[in-house]
Amino acid sequence: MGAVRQDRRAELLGIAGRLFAERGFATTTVREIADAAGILSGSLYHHFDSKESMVDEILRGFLDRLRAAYERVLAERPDPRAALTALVTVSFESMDSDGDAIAIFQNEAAHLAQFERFGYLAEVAAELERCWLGVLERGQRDGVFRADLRVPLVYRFIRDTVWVAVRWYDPEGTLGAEEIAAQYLTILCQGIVAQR
Amino acid sequence: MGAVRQDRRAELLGIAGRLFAERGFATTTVREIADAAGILSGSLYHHFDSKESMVDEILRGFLDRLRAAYERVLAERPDPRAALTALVTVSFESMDSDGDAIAIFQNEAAHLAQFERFGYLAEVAAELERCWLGVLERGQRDGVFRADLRVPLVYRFIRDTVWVAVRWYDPEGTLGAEEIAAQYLTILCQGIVAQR
Amino acid sequence: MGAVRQDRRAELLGIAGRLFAERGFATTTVREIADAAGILSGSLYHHFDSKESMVDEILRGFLDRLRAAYERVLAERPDPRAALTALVTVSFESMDSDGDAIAIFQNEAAHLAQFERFGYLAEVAAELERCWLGVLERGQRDGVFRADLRVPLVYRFIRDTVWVAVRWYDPEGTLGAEEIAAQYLTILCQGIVAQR
Amino acid sequence: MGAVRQDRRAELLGIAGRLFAERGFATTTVREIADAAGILSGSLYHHFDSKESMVDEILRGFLDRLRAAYERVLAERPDPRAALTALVTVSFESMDSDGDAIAIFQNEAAHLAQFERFGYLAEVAAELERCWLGVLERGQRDGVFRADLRVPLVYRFIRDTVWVAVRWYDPEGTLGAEEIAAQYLTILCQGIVAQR
DNA sequence: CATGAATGAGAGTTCATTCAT
DNA sequence: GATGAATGAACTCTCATTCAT
Repeated sequence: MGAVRQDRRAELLGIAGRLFAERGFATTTVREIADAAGILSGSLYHHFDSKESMVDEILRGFLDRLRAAYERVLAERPDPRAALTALVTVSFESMDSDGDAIAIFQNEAAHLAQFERFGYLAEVAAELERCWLGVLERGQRDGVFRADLRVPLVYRFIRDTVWVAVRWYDPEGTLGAEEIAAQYLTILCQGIVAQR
Repeated sequence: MGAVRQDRRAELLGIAGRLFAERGFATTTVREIADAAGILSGSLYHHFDSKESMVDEILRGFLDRLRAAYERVLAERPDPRAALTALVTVSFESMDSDGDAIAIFQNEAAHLAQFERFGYLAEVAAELERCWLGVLERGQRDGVFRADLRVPLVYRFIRDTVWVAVRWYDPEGTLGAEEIAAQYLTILCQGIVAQR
Repeated sequence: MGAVRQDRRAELLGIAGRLFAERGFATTTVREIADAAGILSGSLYHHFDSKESMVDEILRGFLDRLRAAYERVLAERPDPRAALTALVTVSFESMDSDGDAIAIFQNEAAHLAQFERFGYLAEVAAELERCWLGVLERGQRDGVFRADLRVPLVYRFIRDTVWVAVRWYDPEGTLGAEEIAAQYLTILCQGIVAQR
Repeated sequence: MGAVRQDRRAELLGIAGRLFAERGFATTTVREIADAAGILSGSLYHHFDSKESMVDEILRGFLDRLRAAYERVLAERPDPRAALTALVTVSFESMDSDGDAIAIFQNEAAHLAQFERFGYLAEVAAELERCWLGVLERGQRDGVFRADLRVPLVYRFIRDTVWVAVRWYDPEGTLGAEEIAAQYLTILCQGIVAQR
């Protein structure tokens, strides 16, 4: 039945995702994916149209989940500071479930977005950006966040720090995503300078 | 004379660097570099042994300059907070002169470092890391920086934010590297939460 | 099944061998081999790792067969003159089955042996040389062969004559390998000067 | 004056000849020749039209000398056995002065002769062949050489042995060309089997 | 579903040759 | 005479993809 088929797809996408994340999309060959899956490269085409459609599926899945999570956060936390905390935490935590996709999105999105097929990447990115900007602007208006900071700049700093963390984050390591999020939030909110 | 030759090399490296930064090293073809330079692909080999030797030269130049700048900072600023400020500022400012190299280093170093020829990348990265860690640890010991933060984590946050900024930084834009550094330092040191 | 695959490999190796023998290894292009096989050059790499691995396989096959044949000769003929006759005959006869490989070995071995991968060529050559030298020395000791001849020199003369014959030998021609061997043995043993 | 120019040409041809002999014509690059001569590859074209014209000149010089030597032999020795001895000796001795050219002729003539420019190679080869065949036939007719041998076959055996010797002959070694010729003549005339 | 032979475009690189300086 | 930058064609090899079996 279709369930087995879906499982196989998911399994293959997992393998492909890991390799894309490790070696880059362009640098990973279809043969490497097939090798890792224990089949021949031609056989992959029974499951996917092309190498592109594999990244496509991987990225769509991740972005859908992320968007949903962000929307939930915004719906549940009217308070800007609580919302910011939740966005940061949710983002860091997604490294556990979607680490490969995050890495791929980080490393390849700019390049892929040039092609029509991946035009949605820019759209989703803009959507996600609006979530952050909304929270930051609201916080600034409410006097919760400092007024002397340029919100778009703050957003970029946060986004970069949060997502690039996949490069060194180890899901099996002792330092969990939650703790990393907590430390980052401390810095982000209070700074690293000791209080007098 | 050699000066002309050096100029031509530098010119070609500039073109190659721009393309490597934009499209990635593996994705950029030698023919594209040659096209951009207005010569044929084979002619590049009059100046460089290989595509690899081009990135090599680009990265070595950048890392040498950066290392020297960091050492100068450490030699001139005994005060941890002043040193941190200077390291951050120097790093952001290097985007103006070495933006392409930074982008290449960010995007390709992990991959390239696997090859013997690029083993030095890991070494230099470790050296640079020691600069930051030294400053942060000294600051923490002196009570200048909060004691409840894990220094290696703080280092990674800073490093990621500083270097990934090349992705959106525009050297011709209205927002200068210095101002970006200043804003980031405000966040990093005092946090984004408004003082009561 | 594997048999078909082996057949195809053998077929392609035959084509490659013929061209390598005719035009030389370096001068023969992969495209020429593919053209002669009626496929595209890239398709050859489905069967072989590289052009080098093609010669490798060709030479290994030939040398294995030749070594085995020489060993059989030495095992079956204790008499030096009979052994010499058999070695010469076996060698000439191998032109019928391994003409291309002989030509390649003659023309390329010295060059190829410089590369590590082909180091075995020198070893096998030395092994084959020992077969001939053993027979010649034994014959000289037994008084069957003239004592005033330098055995290493005699060996080289024989070796050169026997193997360079592939350059003009025509497997389809009226003069068979056996007859050529017989004529050469007459000269080699009795000389061309008429007996008084 | 022209003498200096001629000297330089000869010097460059010597270098080219050595490399062609060692590595093969196709495999030797113009740059290698230039490197060995201490100039840049482009500079070679002040002396020679092309790489081809270098081999051309090398081969022509050698073949002219050899033809003259053979004609002198035939003119001076009416006796077939003396003529044969002289041809063999002259040929072996030419390894001292023309070793590289002999090697090139051996290894490349068949290939080069396909091109119009090198059509003369086949002609000269035929001319040289006639010298040997004439002597052998005359000797057979006179009853000096055995009647049961096919002269064209004997010629090929001699030719191959004589010329392929360049592959192992060492002009600086202890074994001189003259002695090699003597040993070969012993075998060729009397055979290697001890007289009862 | 998978195999494996083949495609066809394009990759990095080499090299004989030219030519302005 | 020599330099050195450039040409242009050809080379080996890679790879996403197709398709008959």
